[in-house]
Amino acid sequence: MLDIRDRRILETLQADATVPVADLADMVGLSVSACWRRIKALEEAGLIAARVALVDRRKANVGMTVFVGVRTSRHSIEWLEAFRKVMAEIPEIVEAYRLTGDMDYLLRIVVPGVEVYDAVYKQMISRLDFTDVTSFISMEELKYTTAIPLRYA
Amino acid sequence: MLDIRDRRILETLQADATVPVADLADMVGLSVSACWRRIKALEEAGLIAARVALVDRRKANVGMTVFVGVRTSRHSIEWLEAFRKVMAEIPEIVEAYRLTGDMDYLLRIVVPGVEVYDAVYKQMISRLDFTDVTSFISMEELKYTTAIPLRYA
DNA sequence: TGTGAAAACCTCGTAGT
DNA sequence: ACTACGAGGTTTTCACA
Repeated sequence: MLDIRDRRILETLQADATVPVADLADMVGLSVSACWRRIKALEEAGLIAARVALVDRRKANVGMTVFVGVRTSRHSIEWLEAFRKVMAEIPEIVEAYRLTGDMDYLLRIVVPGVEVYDAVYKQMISRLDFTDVTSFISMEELKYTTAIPLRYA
Repeated sequence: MLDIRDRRILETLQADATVPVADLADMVGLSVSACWRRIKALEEAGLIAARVALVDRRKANVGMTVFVGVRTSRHSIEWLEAFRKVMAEIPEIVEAYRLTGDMDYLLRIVVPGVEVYDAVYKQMISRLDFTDVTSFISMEELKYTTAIPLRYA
């Protein structure tokens, strides 16, 4: 169970990592150094994994999101490793999960439009065997956040 | 088309937003002030949407990811607005998309385990009408990145 | 924990190319 | 539009009480 002040620090930094330690200290009712040490500790502990800049998808011309469900009959470690490699090497693939149920993998892909999606698709099937590929195009992003709930931490 | 140096700045900041402007300037072969002005411009333009801290999911005790496919027969604006509200208010729901095809919506939910997922599920169906809800549990996260491809920007 | 001071960094003006 | 310099303010960082 995380300290309530640590939680509030994390909540704030999840929303905006540019807030100064002094402000954070005020918010949680701590001295600057105490607050700073807590942040350091949270970084050490790996709870804060990174501080990153989020780039606007549309402004970066990758406004289209496609979900791809994938199935394979090749259930070997080698295949998995090859798959992993392809995932890592294609930057348009931003998320990839191995699932339970009849869909083996689910990918989230961001592209400028269908033409590029097609190119990514072709690249994937040229490098890996799939028995089935189903794509779902996103019409609207209703929610996307990097902030995870902290009430269980 | 984005300048190659802007692209490299963004690429770097997408990976780590803590690198000092001076280092960034070295990397892209610019003076500190020129580099700083570019970053400012990228922020103004909204290309850099935010700088946030990423919290480790497992360490925050939300190691389980569930995808939920949802269908409804209620295709009214009111329903959409209600849906949107529920999405916004449940922090365990970190992503939500409206899709083409036979699945209407796809949600990504992070929870500590099945019990909490069940609670979230119940909360959802108590507040909204669905004709169908299918959940896929993630066994493994093969890739998750907030860094989007910049080659089209 | 808190105080405080040094170091690092950001921010931006100015001048020169 | 970029370089180079630099002042001034803010923020981080940490030694020590």
